[in-house]
Amino acid sequence: MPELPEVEMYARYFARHALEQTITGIRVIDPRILGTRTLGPLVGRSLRSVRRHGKHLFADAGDGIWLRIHFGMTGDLAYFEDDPPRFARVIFDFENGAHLAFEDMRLFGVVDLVHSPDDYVREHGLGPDPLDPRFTLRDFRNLLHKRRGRIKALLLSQNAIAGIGNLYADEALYRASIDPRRTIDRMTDAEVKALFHAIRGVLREAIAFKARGGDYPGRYLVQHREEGDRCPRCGGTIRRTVVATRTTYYCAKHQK
DNA sequence: TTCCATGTTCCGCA
DNA sequence: TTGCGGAACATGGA
Repeated sequence: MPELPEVEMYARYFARHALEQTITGIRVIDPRILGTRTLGPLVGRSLRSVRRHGKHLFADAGDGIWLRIHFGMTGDLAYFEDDPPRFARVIFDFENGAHLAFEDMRLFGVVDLVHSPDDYVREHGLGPDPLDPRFTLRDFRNLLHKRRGRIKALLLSQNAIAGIGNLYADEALYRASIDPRRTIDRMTDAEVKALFHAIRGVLREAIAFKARGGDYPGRYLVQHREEGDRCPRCGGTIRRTVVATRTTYYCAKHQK
């Protein structure tokens, strides 16, 4: 379930359980989860801090060694003392006897080492993180300038903005009252502004109630992802369609 | 058994 | 060059 808010939760979880402890061993249960490098250099080191950019988590092991985790579609973290979780793919052993598992049923995730988060972001052309305070409405406007195609496709493009996935793209467009199929060149400046604030609002709120351990409020579209459901905001009909090859839900009445 | 899934990448085509 | 549709990856749940 990992989009930006979920990865933010993982980053906090990682910070609570995995920092400032010497890694005494690493068990790669399924090597298909590895990226370009093996994880050996981490043994004997400890991780001192965690960062997130979009859907990527980075942990600093010092000397230009950073752990990078991407959660794919079903990635998750589990700190445990006894039995590892069913789909554990990599297990980090700590000197206190506890362990951290990266679990990932569908194996779309990646556990890798990189030299620096900034270099990684640059080399892979990742767009700005929408919750970065340096990301402004002006940046968002520039991003849309002279781009074609559907607005939802742009929101999903990690090279444009990093961190938004299928659920939050729908959620932000729903809040901004914009039809996901709308092309970028037909958006007004007021709509661009509304969408910018909707993106940040939705992501921030999602982090807040996840941190509280709660669920999405009923006014969120995500609670109504079913063809024919009622829009909690205007009473319109929720429709299902496909945009950018992804299942898309929207309110046929107030999203234009 | 069939369809679907909160992600990413690659390929061919327009 | 940009964008899009489709396929592939791997696996379980409804």
